[in-house]
Amino acid sequence: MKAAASQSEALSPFEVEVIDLFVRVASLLGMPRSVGEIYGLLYVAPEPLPMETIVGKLQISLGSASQGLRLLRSFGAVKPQYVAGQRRDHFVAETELRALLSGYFQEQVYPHLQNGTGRLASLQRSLAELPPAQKKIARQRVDRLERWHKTALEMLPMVRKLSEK
Amino acid sequence: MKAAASQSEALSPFEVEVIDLFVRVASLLGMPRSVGEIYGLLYVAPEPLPMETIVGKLQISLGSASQGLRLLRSFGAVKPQYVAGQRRDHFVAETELRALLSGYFQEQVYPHLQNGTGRLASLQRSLAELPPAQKKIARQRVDRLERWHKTALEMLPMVRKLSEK
DNA sequence: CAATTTTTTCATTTTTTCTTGAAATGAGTG
DNA sequence: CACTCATTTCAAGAAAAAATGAAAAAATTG
Repeated sequence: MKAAASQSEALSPFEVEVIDLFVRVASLLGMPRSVGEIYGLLYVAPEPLPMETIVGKLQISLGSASQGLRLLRSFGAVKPQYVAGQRRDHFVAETELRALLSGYFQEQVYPHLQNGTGRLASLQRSLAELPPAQKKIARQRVDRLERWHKTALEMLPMVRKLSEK
Repeated sequence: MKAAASQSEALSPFEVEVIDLFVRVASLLGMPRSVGEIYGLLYVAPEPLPMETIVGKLQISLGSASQGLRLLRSFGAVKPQYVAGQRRDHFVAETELRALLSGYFQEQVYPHLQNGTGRLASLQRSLAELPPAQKKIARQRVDRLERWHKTALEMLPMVRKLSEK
């Protein structure tokens, strides 16, 4: 094993364990492994880390790090933080459950529900084209979808509240 | 285009639209496309469908259909239904939101939370091995993870309640 | 209970998704 | 404002996930 220069310092077993946990959470949420790794590393880190350290410790490419950080920033799971006397931006993990959930729903869930509104409208139009024999049952199905959609929209603020603790 | 024999009858635009919607929901939940297709087809269908029809209408392989149905049954999104005078099992979609969410959490979410309990215990052990200088901050991190875990466990029954409507 | 039909399983192939690495862009500094 | 260092972008390659198809198992029926 060479090139110890670029990897800052190896991860401790403790860090590995925490990172592994977040890798699994990421895959549960349908996010790339690297995203879990990055968040996990920042979560255990006692201080803000620059991208170079992330790349070095996790042994991932600059490209992955850049993309992963962008995604994490997009829903507020990671924040850039100014560090005095340092040229590069450093990053910290957001650890407030409420903020994490809220950002995640806002950016990853809500757009789909929004999209659902359009789809339901389109379904109503397709419904009108249907031969009368099928119309009745089809309408029941669409009605149910609309109730689900409504419920989902109502649930968002409630989930946010739940994590207020 | 040949082999019209096996595909029962083509999907109507309305059906296609509903199926497409469920395909997206499936991918949102990290499930294979085919699972969304199958559920979607059963959701629009006015009556229970045998596997052969599912395979024919969706143009998927028997293997996919069998595996997809198994997954869907595993969390109660689809139920086998006896149809008089028919040899094969037929399937219907569960359409109660409450039942769907409950089954999904029970089978797909809860096991991970359960697993989390073990991981946290393991983390506590790794923590003990840490050099004193790092121990304090590491303990804070683990403590926070435990609070998250606790909150998540508390949320399950509440989510179930939400969908009671 | 043998023959037939249906379903499941699983190795292989196909498709999709993720990661990489290098070039382009952007930012900071002397 | 030119030079250096840092970040982003994106095409190509690698890895992971899903679908297929055929063989095995299970169930049904005459």
